[in-house]
Amino acid sequence: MNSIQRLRGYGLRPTRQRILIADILLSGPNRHFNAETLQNDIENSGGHMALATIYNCLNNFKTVGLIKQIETQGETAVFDTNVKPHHHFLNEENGELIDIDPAELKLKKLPEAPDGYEIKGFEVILRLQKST
Amino acid sequence: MNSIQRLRGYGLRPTRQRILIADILLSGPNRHFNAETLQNDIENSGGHMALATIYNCLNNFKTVGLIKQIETQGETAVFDTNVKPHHHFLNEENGELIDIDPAELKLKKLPEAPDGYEIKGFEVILRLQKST
DNA sequence: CTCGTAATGATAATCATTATCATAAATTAA
DNA sequence: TTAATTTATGATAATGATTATCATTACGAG
Repeated sequence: MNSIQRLRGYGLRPTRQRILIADILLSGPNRHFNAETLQNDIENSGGHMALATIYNCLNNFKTVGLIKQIETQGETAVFDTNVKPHHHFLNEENGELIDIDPAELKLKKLPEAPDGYEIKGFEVILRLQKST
Repeated sequence: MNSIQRLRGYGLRPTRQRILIADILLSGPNRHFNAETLQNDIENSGGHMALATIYNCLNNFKTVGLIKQIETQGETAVFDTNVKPHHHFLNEENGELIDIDPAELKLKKLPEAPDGYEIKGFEVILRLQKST
């Protein structure tokens, strides 16, 4: 399925910019990225896009579920093309994220959500430091 | 133990400002807060403190382990006076955090850290939405 | 008490993200 | 296809949380 069909399937107009971003993000293996690294990728592929447009596209993609945003306390928003439930190692030295194989981490028990709420999703972040 | 002794025990000079913040944060029950809500608390108790000083103090407290910072993707840094390992519900409507009783959530299995690294800590965030 | 060092705080700087809004592009209707 | 309508783009400004600057003040070892 090409990017145009894919965007349409998610209810997004296949504009030139969205197609380019989809081509870059969703063709290869899963990746972590932010608005700036994506802009670099666009420039390196000979293209150009305003940061505002990149943020617009990423937020659109996030809203429809093409990508997801990862919980971090860093200074920049990190996105992930892997929208399947999975978890991350966070290397606190450089902010790098590493996927954790879902088979490697299991929750024994989930708590009950408070009344009137339900659990929409969850994410585990394991913080790493250099071993001594 | 009063705040002055407590600060000294963590290697922090007990300045007037740090004592005030420690009195507010560490006397009552555990709480979630950010720089702005803390500044409000200070004003409401008749005091005053520059935001820069509040950030300095919070970062100092965090470095020595008096408080910890919580992973979120919201726009403001959220701190927690509860430094024991525990997890949170995140109400995405308003950013509110709710502690999860550690007994309510257990991990069955932790993955191996990559070579040269060790797991420093981990945190689970369960995102809530209003149930339908 | 005095001196050296660290902390404070008013303010400016930073920087990621969002808002603005005129222009351009995509879609729909005719 | 063309016209009309809606939505997206993007250059730029605005926002807002956090950090940097640095002169002044406070702490504490001796």
